Amino acid sequence: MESCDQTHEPRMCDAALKRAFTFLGKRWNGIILATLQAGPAGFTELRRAVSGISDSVLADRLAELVAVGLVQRVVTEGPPVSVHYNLTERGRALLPTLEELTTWAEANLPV
Amino acid sequence: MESCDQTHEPRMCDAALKRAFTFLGKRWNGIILATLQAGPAGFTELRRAVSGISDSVLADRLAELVAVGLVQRVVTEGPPVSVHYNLTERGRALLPTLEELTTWAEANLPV
DNA sequence: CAATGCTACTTCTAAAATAGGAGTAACGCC
DNA sequence: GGCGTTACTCCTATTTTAGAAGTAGCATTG
Repeated sequence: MESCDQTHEPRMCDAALKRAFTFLGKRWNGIILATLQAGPAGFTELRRAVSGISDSVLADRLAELVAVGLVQRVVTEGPPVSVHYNLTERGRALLPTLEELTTWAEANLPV
Repeated sequence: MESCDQTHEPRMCDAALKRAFTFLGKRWNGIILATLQAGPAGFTELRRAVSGISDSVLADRLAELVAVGLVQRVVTEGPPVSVHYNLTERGRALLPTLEELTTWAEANLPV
């Protein structure tokens, strides 16, 4: 990747911020993470909480968040088998930033 | 809005956070805002800085950010006419959060 | 014990968003 | 006058997202 050439760079390229927006820059991911702040939730519970999301996209997003290690998928063997999703430590570490974002939005984004 | 019913709400719905992710949850918007941190920039300068974005989407995003009042489009009458984009006060107010996000990503997202 | 409902998905198709390139108009440079 | 730059718009192709339907396992109801 030659995109981060420092020899005469006119503007910085925040590699870390770009990584963050790889998933935060997709619809629903931020909301899913914030929803999980309230504790573990199952698929249906999440679908209800994140109103407007479709099953297929929620499944996709959860898989993605699990893949990057922000969310944990926990299966409790039954019967009945139950599945729930949980924030990992890395995921929880993002919560203060999301709260700051909420505060900013309250002050700066009109309803 | 009946989506924020508190009578037996299983999970909160951060209306403000949702508003924030209306545009942050779209590809490029976060990066554009962070790029503008370094000062005003013209269209071509932004396209170069935000590597990977296409002309049509950059134009779209800028119009969106101008519409929500986070970015200002300033035309300097010439000739030659020149255009540059600038963060508004509201947009600048978001920068500390973006920095925190960067710090989080550096610590929590593998390269 | 069959009918219905819930959970946690997957699969399909349609609609929307994004990418990539070409085109345009105004101006500067040589 | 020919070429380059800026700041876009427009068009088409690919990718993403939405929305509905289907599936498999288990529990509840009558």
